[in-house]
Amino acid sequence: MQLSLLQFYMSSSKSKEKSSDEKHEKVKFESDEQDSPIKEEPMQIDEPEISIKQEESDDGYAGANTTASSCDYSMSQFKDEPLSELPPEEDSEEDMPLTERMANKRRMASESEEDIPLLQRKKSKKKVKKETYDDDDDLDDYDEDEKPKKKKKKAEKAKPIKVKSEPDDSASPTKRKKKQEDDQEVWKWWEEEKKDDGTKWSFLEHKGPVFAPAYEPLPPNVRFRYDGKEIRLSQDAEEVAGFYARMLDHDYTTKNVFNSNFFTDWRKVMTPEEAKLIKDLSKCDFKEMHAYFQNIAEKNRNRSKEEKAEIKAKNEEIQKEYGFCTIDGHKEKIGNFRIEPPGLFRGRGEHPKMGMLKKRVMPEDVMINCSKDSKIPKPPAGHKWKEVRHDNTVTWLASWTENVQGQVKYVMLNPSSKLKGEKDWQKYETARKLHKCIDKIRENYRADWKAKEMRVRQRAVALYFIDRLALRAGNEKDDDQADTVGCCSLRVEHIQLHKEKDDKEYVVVFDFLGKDSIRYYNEVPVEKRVFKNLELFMENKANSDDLFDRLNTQTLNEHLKDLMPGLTAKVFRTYNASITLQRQLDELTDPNASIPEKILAYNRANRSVALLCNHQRAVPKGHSKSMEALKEKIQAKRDQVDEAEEDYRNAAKAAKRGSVKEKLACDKKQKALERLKDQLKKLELQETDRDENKTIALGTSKLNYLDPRISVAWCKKHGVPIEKIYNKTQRDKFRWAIDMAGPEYIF
DNA sequence: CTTAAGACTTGAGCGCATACCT
DNA sequence: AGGTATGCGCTCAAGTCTTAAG
Repeated sequence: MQLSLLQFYMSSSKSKEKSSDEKHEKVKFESDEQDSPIKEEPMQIDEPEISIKQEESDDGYAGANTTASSCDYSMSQFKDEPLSELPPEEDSEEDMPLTERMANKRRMASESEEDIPLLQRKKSKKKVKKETYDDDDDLDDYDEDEKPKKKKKKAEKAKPIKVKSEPDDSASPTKRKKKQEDDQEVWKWWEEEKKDDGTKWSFLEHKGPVFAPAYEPLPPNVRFRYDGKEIRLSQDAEEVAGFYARMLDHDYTTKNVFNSNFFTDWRKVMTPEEAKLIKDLSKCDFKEMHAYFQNIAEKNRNRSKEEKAEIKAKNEEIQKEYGFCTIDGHKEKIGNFRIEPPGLFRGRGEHPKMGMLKKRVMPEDVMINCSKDSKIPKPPAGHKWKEVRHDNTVTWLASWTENVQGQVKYVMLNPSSKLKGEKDWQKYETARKLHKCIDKIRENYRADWKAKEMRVRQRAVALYFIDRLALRAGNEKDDDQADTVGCCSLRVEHIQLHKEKDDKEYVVVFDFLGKDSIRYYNEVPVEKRVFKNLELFMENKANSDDLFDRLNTQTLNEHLKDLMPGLTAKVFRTYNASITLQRQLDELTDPNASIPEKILAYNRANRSVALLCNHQRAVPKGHSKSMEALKEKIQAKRDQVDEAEEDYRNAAKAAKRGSVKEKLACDKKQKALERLKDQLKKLELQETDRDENKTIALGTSKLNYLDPRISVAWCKKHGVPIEKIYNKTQRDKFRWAIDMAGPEYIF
């Protein structure tokens, strides 16, 4: 098979000399086909006959591949400790995470208040220093002299909260014969002992990443015009122009920032002559190019069955070859083994860098990570890797630095892998640990609402938001990114205080853009003390000032670490999501209900979590249409039911005094009626489910926040097939949980 | 300390296959 | 059989948090 996709059209390969990193042994590999023409040569099929030049030898990782034997095994952090009883939960409204009740409110808000003005750019962070505070009885004094945002070392030590370590009695995981999915041998790594030295693997071998296909120049009949004049662009300029031409009917191209960023970067790849000529984007005519690409897309869509099959086969071939690695004696799937193709950067929200050119990544940009004694991946013909290192303290197989934001990108394993799974498991164990001390922590931060020190008060209020509203931590962001916030980076303009709103006291209205520029809008009644504190925090501040001016995520997390080892802000999100699911499942599941009803209950529980985490999605296009269709169907079904009922009644009458034959007919009618009723019910369930799901995305919480063992246990307990809850990918990712959790599992 | 780099998780959206409908 | 709504897998941006460097 020809892996022509993998070829490079560029033949220049300059090797960059990288400053040495003492920690890692660095070896440079050169392909032995250095100058071979880059034609139809399948890459990376032979044994790599490579010359290894040891540039530097040090002892940093000597024997790194074989350190497993000496490590200290400790399972404690991963054991299932079924909690015999949940600590009594305060079910006061205040402490309950968001429920359906708020769902409705949120939904209404986002529908009716579509036009709430968006937020202004942030301004300088003025540090306010106050002299006096007109406290009411709720607010005690606090230290006025402390410096803003500076933390006083140990001035006020957090009380560590003891976590009782329970003896481990669940050593034997429930052995369950799982239906053999595909033929893949299953590696039950979760039954093995976990090593807890810093290393992630002992042996790692892979074939290196797959590069984007080479650029194919446009056919000559596709012309580009500038100011009405036809111009033959140089290949580089043409390629970049093509990125833009493809997006012509996209919203992005109506944005100034996008256009000007694109134009600037485009001009950089032009030849001097081109750059001299092309000075105004609005004079560029990409129409033919655009039409050409549309045409190609159209043709691709209409490919014949055979062609499609061929392409699929080819992809599978590549997947088979490059999509797997060998790690510690097991073959595991790689997540993203393809290097990202070049294109125009599409940031989310009002991103200042949108439209910039994302450059083509070359092997010379790519760092490889693998075992020293493994078959080293071979760079494409005529190229070499930037570096090959053997660092088993990290999990990536390859990495490169993306040019727009200067961020490192990684090739890593699939979520079904041990490396990812173990981490995931650990995450939920930390969340469960939090469950054991959440009461103390809540007590703790409530007490801190009265603290003397401003920074402690701010921290306590912020923590309250994070806990109760599942806000993200909110790290500081640079100015060259979209202006979005999380808890610690909230600004005065993002909240509104209402002493009274809609019959409720002390309401805080949140309105800000969070991760991915998704709007967070919520009206929350809070304790009086929180309210008074917020008033205090906002005093004498401008809208663009930080609400929590003496707090940042580092100090918050440091404090949390003192409360419980491993505790960080995001654990609260995981914890509250999972505990909400568990409670909602308990509440909503009727053990006697049918399977579809149980699934609806599950989806509802899932939905309340998605709501808590503000996981939104655009209303699917055609939603209202498909809703109408469904409604019609339901109406039709209702009519049928009515009809059947009538039939049945008549038959029943006849049967009363009739013979056996009539009785039989009556039974038949009854059965038919019941079947119809069932169908109707199913449709109605579907209707509610779909409508409630309109703007809420369940996937993210299911994948990242909900302890899969809760779902697995629920399925086992209620006789719901796991396939109804998790699709194939999800089952792969959560294999450990499916195998491990019995019906009695409690988060 | 303060800032940056690095590593890893979380997130929405998109295109395509496919299951479902007529 | 043909047309389409839906779900899935993928993509890659955008977070969190830790560690290193200045």
